[in-house]
Amino acid sequence: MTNAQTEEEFLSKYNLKDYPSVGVTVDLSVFTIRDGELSILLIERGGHPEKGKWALPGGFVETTEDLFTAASRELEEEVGLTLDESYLEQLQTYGNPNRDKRGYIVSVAYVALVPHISGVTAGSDANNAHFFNVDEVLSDDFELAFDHRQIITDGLERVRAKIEYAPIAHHFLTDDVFTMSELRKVYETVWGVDLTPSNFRRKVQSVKGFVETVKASAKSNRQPALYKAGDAEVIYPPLQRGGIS
Amino acid sequence: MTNAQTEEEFLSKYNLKDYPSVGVTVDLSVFTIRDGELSILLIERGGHPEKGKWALPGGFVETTEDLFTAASRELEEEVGLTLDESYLEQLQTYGNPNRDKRGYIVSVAYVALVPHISGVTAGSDANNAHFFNVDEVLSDDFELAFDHRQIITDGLERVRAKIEYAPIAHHFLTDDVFTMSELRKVYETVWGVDLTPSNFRRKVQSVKGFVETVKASAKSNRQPALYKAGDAEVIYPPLQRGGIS
DNA sequence: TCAAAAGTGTTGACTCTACACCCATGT
DNA sequence: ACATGGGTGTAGAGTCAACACTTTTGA
Repeated sequence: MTNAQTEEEFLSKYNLKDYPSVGVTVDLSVFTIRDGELSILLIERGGHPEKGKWALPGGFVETTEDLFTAASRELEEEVGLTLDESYLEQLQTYGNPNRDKRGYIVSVAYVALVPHISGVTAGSDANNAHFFNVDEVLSDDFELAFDHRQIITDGLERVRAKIEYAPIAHHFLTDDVFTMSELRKVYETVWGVDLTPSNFRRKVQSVKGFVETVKASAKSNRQPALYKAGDAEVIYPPLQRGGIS
Repeated sequence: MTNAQTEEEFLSKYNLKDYPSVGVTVDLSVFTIRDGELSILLIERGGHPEKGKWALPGGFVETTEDLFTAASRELEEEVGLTLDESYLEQLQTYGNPNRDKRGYIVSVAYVALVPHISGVTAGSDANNAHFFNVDEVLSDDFELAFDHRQIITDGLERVRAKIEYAPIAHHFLTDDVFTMSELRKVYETVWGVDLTPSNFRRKVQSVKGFVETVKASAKSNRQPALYKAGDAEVIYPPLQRGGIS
């Protein structure tokens, strides 16, 4: 218990003026492909609200940093990956007044695509951090903290939709050079479909700037050609979900 | 100046616990079509920060309401339109620490599409409310408050992209029955292109659930056929920006 | 030598654009 | 009657899915 003070001192201390103040967190849906399965990083909550449940990594934004900066800081703290090695974009903001028992806490959700890494560093207020199969996480009997089921559902749909028209799928790959099969398997895993290899390659190569050939194959197979990401910012015309019939 | 109190009372009063508190606003990009021009609602700021500049309508969220609810409340307060008469979706959240001189204030931006209405009710802290041509607003010599130029730019791109694949263009129209020409003119105005009437109609009608015929034309023209929005949630395959070559 | 994976070629179905053309009505 | 705008028909270009086929190497 502290001493008595004037309201003005508190307003200054908490950076309050004439508007209501709320808590703002960033929460990350960190997707990766692990053993051919689309997976997401969850952290077992160690702190009070929702203690013991699995939750998205994240934390409160500091009032000196941009939201994107806060998200990339969390990514580095909780996953140990820098922006160079991953992809990060804002998803949506969630602000139902009942979503957090501590009060009115708004969550700015981000989606990250990262290559699979074995060692995940658990955050300070977390007991445990682990990658889970996404389908498993979204099944009915998997208990998630807060409204994180909704955030994950939205994030998954964003990823599935966005790789259609944005060249970001390669962020799932460990190396920055890759084969056409590796790239195709990313799409097959994320969409949960089979794609015809020949048509996939043709489509990818027909989009200017999607991939660049690094090393041609030794005439053909068993030493497959290597590619790296090109400089295109959009895939046009987009790839199509759905796969073979 | 108030009396001395304990910190706990303040923490309770301001709903603070062990996390930093920030201000959260919702800001609306309200688009309409006025005299064949894509227009956006701006309000001349009457209050302190950025006083006299034009800004997006919006305000602080109350800690008892959902973000979407806050946005629709602002829409009703500042434009006088209900959700039934308009379209509202979350755009993105902006949280640069320097974006507002009052402190760390995060803005959750929404985009609204509304039919053109003549009387716009100015909010309490506003001198003046007015619809402006979007191109004029985004020209270099138009002074906007905060980071609202960026928000408007992002909102405009969202609208231009979204009408390709979501059946929301009809929210720009005053009546809920409309002619094919009226719908086409919405697309032409938003995209700033000319579209071939015949192909546009064929495309629209080929998408199941995009529009329903309300009244067939009196065999053909001068009493054009009337349509209303169908029950489709997406336009697939999407319409294409670009128009005639 | 055979299986597996890379990569090419081809065909039929579908789609889109451009443009010609027809139709009905208000003036 | 004719200009105007709604609406239909169609030919050519392009795209896509499916699938057969060739090539190369590891086992």
